[in-house]
Amino acid sequence: MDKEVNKKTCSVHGELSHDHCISLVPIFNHLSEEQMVEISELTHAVEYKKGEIIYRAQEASNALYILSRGKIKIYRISESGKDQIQRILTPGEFTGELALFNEEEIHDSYAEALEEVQICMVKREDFSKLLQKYPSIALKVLSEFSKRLEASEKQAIRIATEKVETRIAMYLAETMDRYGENQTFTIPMKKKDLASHLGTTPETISRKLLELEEAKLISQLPQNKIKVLDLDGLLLI
Amino acid sequence: MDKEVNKKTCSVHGELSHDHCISLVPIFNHLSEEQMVEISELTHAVEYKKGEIIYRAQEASNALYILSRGKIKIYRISESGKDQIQRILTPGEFTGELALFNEEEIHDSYAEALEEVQICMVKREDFSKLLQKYPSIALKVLSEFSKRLEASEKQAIRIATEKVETRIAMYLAETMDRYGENQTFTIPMKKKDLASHLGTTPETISRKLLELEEAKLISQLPQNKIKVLDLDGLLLI
DNA sequence: CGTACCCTTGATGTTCCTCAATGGAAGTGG
DNA sequence: CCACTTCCATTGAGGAACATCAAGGGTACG
Repeated sequence: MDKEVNKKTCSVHGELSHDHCISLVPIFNHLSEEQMVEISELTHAVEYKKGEIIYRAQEASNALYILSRGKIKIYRISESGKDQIQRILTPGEFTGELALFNEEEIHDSYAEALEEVQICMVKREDFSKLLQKYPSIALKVLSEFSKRLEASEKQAIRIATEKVETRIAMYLAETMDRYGENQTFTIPMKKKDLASHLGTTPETISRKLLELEEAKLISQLPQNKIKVLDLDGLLLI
Repeated sequence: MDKEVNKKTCSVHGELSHDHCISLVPIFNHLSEEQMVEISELTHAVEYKKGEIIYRAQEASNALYILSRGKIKIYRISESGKDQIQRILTPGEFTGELALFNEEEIHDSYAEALEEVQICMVKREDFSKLLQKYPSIALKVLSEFSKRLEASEKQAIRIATEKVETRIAMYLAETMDRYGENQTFTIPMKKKDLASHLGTTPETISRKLLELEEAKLISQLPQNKIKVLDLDGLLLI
């Protein structure tokens, strides 16, 4: 299997395979070819197996993580011990940047590999130097933060003001927008995690999806797939 | 009254009074004296009366707003028309920066003066130039965003996972930490707005505060003041 | 002094969580 | 490749937490 091959390329420092990482992410891919090569040389690749924790809340942060293969879930644990899934990272997205700028320099969420995962890491000091050397990177990061803040505040107000059914409907509509084809898409996480993301329980998700199905708004297909039958109806709930 | 005086200084462009603004905010006040003066010259002051809207969601954004006097509430309105108070700005804090970096360049929340308010504005183009000229400002803004993101995600997970009573208790504990003296502090907004901030209703706030009082954890004083009697007990709820 | 808004308290209803049990899917080890 | 285990999804019954509706009283502000 190619798993072996990857393990090999990943244990050595950045050659061609890392160009790939760098050119994937918006914060770097606006730079010139040579600049990207320069950055590539600062990265090193790491792999994690399914279920492994990439970083934990309260741990010192020392790198930017760029996902090049697999899926990662980012979640928090509340004061009372319950967790909330914040987002699912897909290749080309990055994480860990928050802790790079916060004063205590520690993570405040958890990152866990949902499957076999390959990551390019940029060390804190290297990233700092890049920011100094190429101010345009800082502007890209600002833009990324701005999007994240927007998403987070939107999420907060939804959980605070909408009913569970509405939240689910909105989530489905948005996910279809982002990943869907033919009105059909795969929910990128377990129902359990979706429940946690939407601030509810798996039981409620089950029941509400059934209701939406009975109302002919969606239909549930095998393997976590959803087909949206009536998008307008979905958004009217 | 000095209201008159302020009105006058505010209608002209930045002299001494604006140094004040600039030196208040963390994103600028690390700069040298001359640099701050330079920035001061780019600002102009505006006043709003109580209840006036400073900006609205969907409006084009064209400035950074630094609050120099008064209080501002930032809130959103959800898809279903309910609103949520996101934060209350006090002098030295700023807002509007989010829209400066988002692609559509429009606001996604509302800002409303809670009392007579004085604001220093920096125009979008001027602020962009500053970011180019002084990269350290970008780093400060990144750090600020990072804090905001942290706060917003914390808020989201709380509303998603904690009971109303717990949210209130946590809010009280934190607010005392930030503003309290002698275990006593003033809630900086109406109960109605607090309810909206915490994702509940004024009725529930009323009842829960009463419960906390009956449990001898706090005592409610006139004029929106709270005295915390048992901080540990409060955090155990 | 009057008006308007806000807060409070009560009664009622609904949403959704919790607990428990079963069925199913996916991963593990022989 | 099959049996076994474990985790996940579903369904049901019950109840708690909280929203909603309605009315009275307080408070701020013109």
